[in-house]
Amino acid sequence: MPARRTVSSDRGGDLLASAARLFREKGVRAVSVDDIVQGAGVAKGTFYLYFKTKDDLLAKLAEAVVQQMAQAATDASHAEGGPIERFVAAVLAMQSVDRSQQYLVDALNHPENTALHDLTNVALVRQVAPILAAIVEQGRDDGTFDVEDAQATIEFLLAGQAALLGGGHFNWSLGEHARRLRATIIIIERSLGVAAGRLVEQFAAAGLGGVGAA
Amino acid sequence: MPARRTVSSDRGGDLLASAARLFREKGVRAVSVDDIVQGAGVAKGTFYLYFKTKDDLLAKLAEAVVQQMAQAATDASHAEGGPIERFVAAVLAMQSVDRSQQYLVDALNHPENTALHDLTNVALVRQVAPILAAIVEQGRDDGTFDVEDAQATIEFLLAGQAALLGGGHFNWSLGEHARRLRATIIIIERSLGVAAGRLVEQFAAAGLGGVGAA
DNA sequence: CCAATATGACTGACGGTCAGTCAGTTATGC
DNA sequence: GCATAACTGACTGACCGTCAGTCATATTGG
Repeated sequence: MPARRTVSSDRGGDLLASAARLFREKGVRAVSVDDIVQGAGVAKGTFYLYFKTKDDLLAKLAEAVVQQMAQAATDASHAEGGPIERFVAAVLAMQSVDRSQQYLVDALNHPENTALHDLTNVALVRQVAPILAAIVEQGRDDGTFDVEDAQATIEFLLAGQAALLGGGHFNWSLGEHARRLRATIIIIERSLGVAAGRLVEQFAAAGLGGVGAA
Repeated sequence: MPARRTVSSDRGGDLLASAARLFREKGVRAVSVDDIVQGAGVAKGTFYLYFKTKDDLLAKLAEAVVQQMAQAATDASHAEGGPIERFVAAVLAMQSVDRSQQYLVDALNHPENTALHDLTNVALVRQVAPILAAIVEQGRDDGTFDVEDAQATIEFLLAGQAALLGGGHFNWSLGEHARRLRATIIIIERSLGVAAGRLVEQFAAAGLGGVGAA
């Protein structure tokens, strides 16, 4: 048992990984700090060296997911193509983070993890909305988009999508989910003043799946 | 201390009222079941005669608020006037429940009461969306509204509004809130295919305040 | 080059709190 | 008076967060 950390040990990361795994399996409520530290192979006290409270770990977990999504969206927003193409690419890029970070996102979407899901949504709106809003504002000049307040509009769309389609709050059947997804894309189209059908096409071409991420 | 309830005693109601009051003052997490029963003047065991768990009480509280909102919206939806007027009236009626049930709604909007807020939003979407959707569908025939899937669209709008404007998740300043509110009304207009400016006018005339309720 | 000393990451037993239980008590209807 | 339902509150187990102590490593002085 080394007291000084051995080379390349990462207690904080170990704890986050352990927590994400357990949260996914049993839900936040059912997982104790004792469970998390046991899973990470460290003592209880160590947990409190890296996190102020259990809630603090939740916040850091949410932050980590959203950070990645924001990065992916930013990268995509600088890609080639017109405003619509870049907007769609940014949204799809956020989804791809979902897939590569399945641990975190599964934990996030566990039906019981309301608090974690909410934290993520708030962080998502705060961090990602400006990125998408920038694309929309660029496309406003050439008439691709027509919207008064791009930032606030994107915020609403992100929040609505996350609340209605994300998480396990409503457990839609496959058909019910598809119906809400289609309605969501149309709402996005109309809210941003995009030509009717343009976004539905783009998302359908990209293999749809889901519009937002969390 | 009567064992058999005296005439017109309502332990369940007493407990709900006590809980709502305390939740509003200190937040759900900081209020123990012991606090609630002390506030209601009953023993701990009595609590568990009326509620399965603390979470069960939360769910019943959310249900109570939404029930009232749904009733108010239904009444308003049968009022006189065109589809737009009745739609706006229904939304405003939900808000008036806010005011008359301030205890419950304040408890609901306490920044810490994430779980309670989410429960309410889900119940709100499930119960109120059909009512508003019915109004919209009636107004679709005469061209007042133009929307493909009224139910799913209303669901999105309710969910988005509740997530972005309700609760204390984002604490918007007054100015920030007003900006999101305006964006929200425009999104509703466009999503439902209402003539531009029509809803903004109506809500402004009614004294705006806030679009949704929770 | 080797003690002696300092450092701080790590430990885990412990205090306090709280949700939920249950054996027992009290009043009421019959 | 007795059966029954409403009610009581002490108790249990679990869990969060603390803190005094430990020990491998780093640093310093001889």
